[in-house]
Amino acid sequence: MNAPSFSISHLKVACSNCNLRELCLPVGLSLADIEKLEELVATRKRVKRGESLFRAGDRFESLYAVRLGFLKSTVMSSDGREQVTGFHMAGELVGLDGISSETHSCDTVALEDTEVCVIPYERLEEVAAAVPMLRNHFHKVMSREIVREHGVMLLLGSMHAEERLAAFLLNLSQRFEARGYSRTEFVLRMTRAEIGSFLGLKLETVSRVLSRFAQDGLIEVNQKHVRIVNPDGLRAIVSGQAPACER
Amino acid sequence: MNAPSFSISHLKVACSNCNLRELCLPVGLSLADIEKLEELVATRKRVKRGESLFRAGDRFESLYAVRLGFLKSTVMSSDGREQVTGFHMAGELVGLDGISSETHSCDTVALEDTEVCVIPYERLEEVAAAVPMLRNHFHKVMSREIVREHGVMLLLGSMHAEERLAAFLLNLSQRFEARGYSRTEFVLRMTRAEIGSFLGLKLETVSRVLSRFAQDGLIEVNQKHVRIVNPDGLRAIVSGQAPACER
DNA sequence: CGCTATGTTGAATAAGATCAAAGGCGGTGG
DNA sequence: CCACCGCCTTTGATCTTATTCAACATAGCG
Repeated sequence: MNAPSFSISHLKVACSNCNLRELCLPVGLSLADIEKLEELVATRKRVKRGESLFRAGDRFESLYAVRLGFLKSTVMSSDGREQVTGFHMAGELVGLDGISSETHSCDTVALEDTEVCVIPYERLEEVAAAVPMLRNHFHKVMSREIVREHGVMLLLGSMHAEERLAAFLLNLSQRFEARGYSRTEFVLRMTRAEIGSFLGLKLETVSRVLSRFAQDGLIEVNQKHVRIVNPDGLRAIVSGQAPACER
Repeated sequence: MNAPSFSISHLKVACSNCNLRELCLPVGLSLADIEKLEELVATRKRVKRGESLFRAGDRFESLYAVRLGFLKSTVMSSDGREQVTGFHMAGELVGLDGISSETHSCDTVALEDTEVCVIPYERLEEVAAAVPMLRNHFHKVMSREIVREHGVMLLLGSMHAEERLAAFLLNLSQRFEARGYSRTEFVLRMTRAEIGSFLGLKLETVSRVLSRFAQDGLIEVNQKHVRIVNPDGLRAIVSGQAPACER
């Protein structure tokens, strides 16, 4: 449905022609600098649905830029509890967790057939040293990830189930829109359990809240297909202006 | 109590003499490289208890390395809910959130009188480009922050109140130990409400759980003073081996 | 076409929140 | 130096929300 029309016209990696260059690492780079980046990003990798791009404990060697597809990252506690820490879509950079200890600390798994550009980290460090804009942008990407996680902490630490779900749907909506897809209609690539894990809720709660949203005319849900009918209503819920007791 | 004996013998910043150099940015640098870092870190700044180092919306100009003291960072949602995103102690780098948008996205406030080294970011970028070890270490610091936040997400998303508190106490213990203080006895610089905000709990719950831990002989609490009596007991709680129903 | 995954819904339960009251500590100013 | 005030903390009683347990529905896959 929302998958972009698949047409890689050349096998060689070419950031300069990539339709994600405005979202991905090349942002703000000159053509000359993009060429240096292209030398770096030599290979692509396909990950089938259900397979993992890397696992916790794997040696860290590369970052990955999502070209196509959808992934989740999860961390596992010593006693086996799993927490989804994020969902990743085209143009996003994954693997940043591995830099700190040279070992990945989370699992990253494709939720649909996915293709990533492989960015060998050692070479990225070298190129970043020589290309100020790239260095700067790379730092911004890492910082943005920190800020994003602050937002998730706010959500997990101080929001109710309905607020979390509403925020989640609006966030997806906005990210789809930024990629040229519909912001009102999209397919959830993840299961209710995965949404629940990410939001700190049980899958039954996710299902119930989605049903309630649908009943209140905020969204339409049909399995994984979601249509946002009343985005302002969702926004009102996120900002606490419509607590459950008022409806 | 646990404050280090205060003796700054020279006013000039000198990473090479700083007792935090094994925790802070200079980690792994040669003496020559540390000197380059010292040129960069020209000034210090004092922040009195209750004052803020920076606020959300402030223009981002510098990172700060905590030399002495204790701070918290908080994010605020549009409707005024506040979430503590972290507590910072000596040797830790704060302000990383500002890089992404050149504007700080959280407030960082001193919980006791604090002194930080000011690291002008533009100059850090230049020096990092020229000093591979520093660049590498800086990237690791950012990545470590991302990994830390994954841990907090796991805690907020999938742990019970007792598990959260136990994990929190053990984390503080370990950080104090790394700084040469006692790992079994320390002073909480933050209020119960701040602990609660960080852990996604209400202050009453924090208080109750601490009382229960004390009753079970895991810790001794006297206001802000905490003594860890049975760290293995706390670890057992964190790893879910001692759910409330079993005690 | 049947099976397993995933999703929905209901009823009972439990964990933590909320409301309320009282005690203690520290800082300030007389 | 002491008394007072405000903030922080503790503890109890009650209530709400989300979880748990369970049954059933549906869909996609082999």
